[in-house]
Amino acid sequence: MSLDHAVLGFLTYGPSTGYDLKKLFDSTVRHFWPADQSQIYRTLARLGAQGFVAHELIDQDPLPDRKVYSLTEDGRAEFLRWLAAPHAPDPVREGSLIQVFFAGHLSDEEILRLAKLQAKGLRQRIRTLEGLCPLLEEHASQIGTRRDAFFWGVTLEHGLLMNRAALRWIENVIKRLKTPGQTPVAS
Amino acid sequence: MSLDHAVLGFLTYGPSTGYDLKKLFDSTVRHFWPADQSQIYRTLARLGAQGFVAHELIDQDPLPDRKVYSLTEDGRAEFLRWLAAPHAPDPVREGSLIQVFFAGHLSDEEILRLAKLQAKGLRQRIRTLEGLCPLLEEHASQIGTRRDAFFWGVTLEHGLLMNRAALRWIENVIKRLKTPGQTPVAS
DNA sequence: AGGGTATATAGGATTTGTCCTATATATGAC
DNA sequence: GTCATATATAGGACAAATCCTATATACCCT
Repeated sequence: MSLDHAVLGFLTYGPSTGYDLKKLFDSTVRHFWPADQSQIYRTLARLGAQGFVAHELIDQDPLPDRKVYSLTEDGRAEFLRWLAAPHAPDPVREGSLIQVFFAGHLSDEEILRLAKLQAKGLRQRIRTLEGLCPLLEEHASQIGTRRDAFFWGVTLEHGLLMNRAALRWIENVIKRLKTPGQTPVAS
Repeated sequence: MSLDHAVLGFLTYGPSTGYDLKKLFDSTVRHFWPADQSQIYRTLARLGAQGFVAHELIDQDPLPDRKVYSLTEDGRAEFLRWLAAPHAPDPVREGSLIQVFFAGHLSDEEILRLAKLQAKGLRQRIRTLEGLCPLLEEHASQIGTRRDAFFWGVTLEHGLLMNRAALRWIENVIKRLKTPGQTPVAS
C-alpha cells in the first residue's frame, strides 16, 4: 500500500488537508504514482481509523470544514519503519507492449503509424517532465530541505531517463522496420 | 482491458485452454503483463459471454474436462480492430520511487543499503530476461512465424533496455551519494 | 446570464487484479 | 511414506484504483 505511506510521508512536512495533499501529489509524485482525489480522502479516513493520523476541523462556513490532518506518533513510527525497509518492486505493466507483441498481424505501414504515435507521446511526456523540474524545485524550497530536493530531483531524473530510453527503443524499432533484412536480435 | 486482447491475441495462433494460456503468458508476456490464473479463466468466461470466443469440452475423466477455446469471427474482428487502434499509455506506477522521494529522512548509510538492494534486484531481473530469450525463440518457432519472433524479441529488448537504464540510474545515484557536494541536477 | 474554475469533502458503483481455497488423480523426489 | 508438482477448472473474498456524482459558494471571463 504505497499510497498510505506516500500520504504519511507528505504529512511529515506538516499538517495538511486532503485537498492540499491532492494538489501536492499532482505537482510532485504524479509522474510515478498518480493518485485519485477520492482515493486520497478514503486513505486519510483509513489512516485515521488506524491511528496513524489525527485531524482537527476548521470552520469555513459556508464551505465544508477543512479537515487538517497531522501525523500521530504511531504514524511517524510506521512511516519511518516502512521507509527504512526493503520492498519488492511492483510488477511491470506495459499494455502498449501487448500491441507490439502481436504487431506481426499488422502491415508494416500500420505498425509504423502506431509506433510514430507512441514516439510522439513519449516526446510529449518528456517535455512534461522537463516542465515539472522548476515546479518541483519551487516546492522543495517551500516545504522541504535541500537534501529533500536532491531526492525529489532524482525521481524526476528517473522518469526522464526511462522515457528517453523508451523513446530510443521505439525509434530504433522504427528504423529496423524501415530497413528490413536485419536481424532483430536483442541483448 | 489489455488482458482481454492478449487472450484473444494468443487464440489467433489456434485453440487453447485456460491452463495452456496461463503457461503461455508466463513464458512470453509475463515480464510486461503478468496474469493471474484465476483472472485468465474469468476473462475466458467473459469473452465467451461477449461472443468473442467459443469452447468445446474434451472429456478427460477423472480430470476436469478440458475447455478448448477458439476465436469466433467476432472475436477475431474485435482483436484486429483493437490491434490497429492507437491506445493511451497506461499510467506509470513505480512504488519504489516513493521510497526514494522521501529518502531524505534516512541516513546516507541506510539509503545506500536500500539502493544496493535495488541494484541487486535489477541485475537479477536482467538475468531473468536474458534467460527468457531462448525460451521465447523456442515458442516463436513452435507457434508463431518469423515475423512474430521479431516483435516478441522487441518486447524482450524493451524490458532489457528499461531495466538496464534503471540500473544505470541507481548506480549513478549511489555514486553521487558516496561523493557528496555534487549538484544533483537532472536533465 | 451562463459557463468554467477554485475551494472542500465524501460516497456509490464498477473495474481490475491478487490470494486462497476446493476438487481429483498421477507421478517423481527425498 | 509423504510431499511437492503437474493436470484442469472455478469461485469467494479482498484490495486497489477509477469514474462519476453530490453539496455550496464565489469569482472571473465572455
